[in-house]
Amino acid sequence: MQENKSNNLRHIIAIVGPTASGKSALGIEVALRTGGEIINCDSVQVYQQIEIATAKVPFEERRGVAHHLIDFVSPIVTFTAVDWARTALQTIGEIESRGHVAVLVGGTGLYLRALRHPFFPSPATDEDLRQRLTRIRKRYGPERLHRILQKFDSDEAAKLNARDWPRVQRAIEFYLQTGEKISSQRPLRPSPPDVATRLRVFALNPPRAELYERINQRTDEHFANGLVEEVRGLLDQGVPGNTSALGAHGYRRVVEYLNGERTLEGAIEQTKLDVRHYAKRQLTWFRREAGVEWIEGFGEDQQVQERVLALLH
RNA sequence: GCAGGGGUGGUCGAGUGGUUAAAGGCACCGGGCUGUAAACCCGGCGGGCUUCACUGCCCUACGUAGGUUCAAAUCCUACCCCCUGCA
Repeated sequence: MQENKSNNLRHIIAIVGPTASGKSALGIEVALRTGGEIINCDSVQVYQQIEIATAKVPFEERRGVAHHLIDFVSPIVTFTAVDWARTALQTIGEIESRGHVAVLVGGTGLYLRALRHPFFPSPATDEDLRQRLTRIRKRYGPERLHRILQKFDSDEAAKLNARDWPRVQRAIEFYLQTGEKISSQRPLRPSPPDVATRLRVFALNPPRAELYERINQRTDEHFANGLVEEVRGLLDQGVPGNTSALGAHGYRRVVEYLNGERTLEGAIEQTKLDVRHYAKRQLTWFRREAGVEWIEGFGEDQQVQERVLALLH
């Protein structure tokens, strides 16, 4: 609606908050009014071929605003926070070279943090190694991995709960791949890129009860719109049921249903729970994220949109 | 109508005289999180007061009303409601 204002160029806008809080609607409005382009900051929307339960904004509803880092990764690979940060940084540069404002939209707190506070250097995941460790975990339990880590990096093992297998596993992988203890590498974080200092982070905080109600309804809609068929199609195509993409909310429980591990009713109810729990964790995450400007309400609300726009001027 | 089973905290569900504000699960609330993050982990959870804290105290609570007992969610009596079998 408005021409770019040069003073906006100094800012990179981020719109975060719990799932179903209206981030996308707010993001599009802000992008329209500031001459912005959107960069997706959601760990699931990056994947192609998963659609119904991802809340990706359909092309027709983007109101002409360019969207990046959405729908561009094969669902059989695992896209990581570092992958995202690297790609996002590059995309921000491209957007700004066009004289536009970058608007980050999404609820994956770790991704945003990976951009603001780059992680210490580390080799890419070794999938074979990860599979081997996964096999150990499934056969002997997560405590077994923890005991292994104790031998390699007792400092790290002491800090981690024995059942916190993703971190334990990661620490073992790091040691086996580099010969270094992850605990000793932590302090070696690169300094933040300059975009980090130009970031304005707005977090939506809608009324909790209404948010939960929306999540429940949205989940029912996803199933009514053919989520089960979508998952069945992906599995038939040969997408493994244990990929990151199919671990997303909705997909995960449907895979279990199709494997005969739960009823359809159970899958729906469990999905609602998963998503509500997730929304809560997102709120917790952003609460302690530095420099966040909290906005009460849902992102579709015009008054909320005006409030954010006003803060930008 | 008769026989049998049952009514417990937001919910499911243990508990059959004291060590029970009542196991455990779930919901809900809070916290953590550095290359799988829509992942994963930890804590709280009847109310009020007290201590910096370890703690301590009071009130309310196991369908309802009454009773037995030093002491009851647990035993007895009556009533209400639910389920199953017989008719």
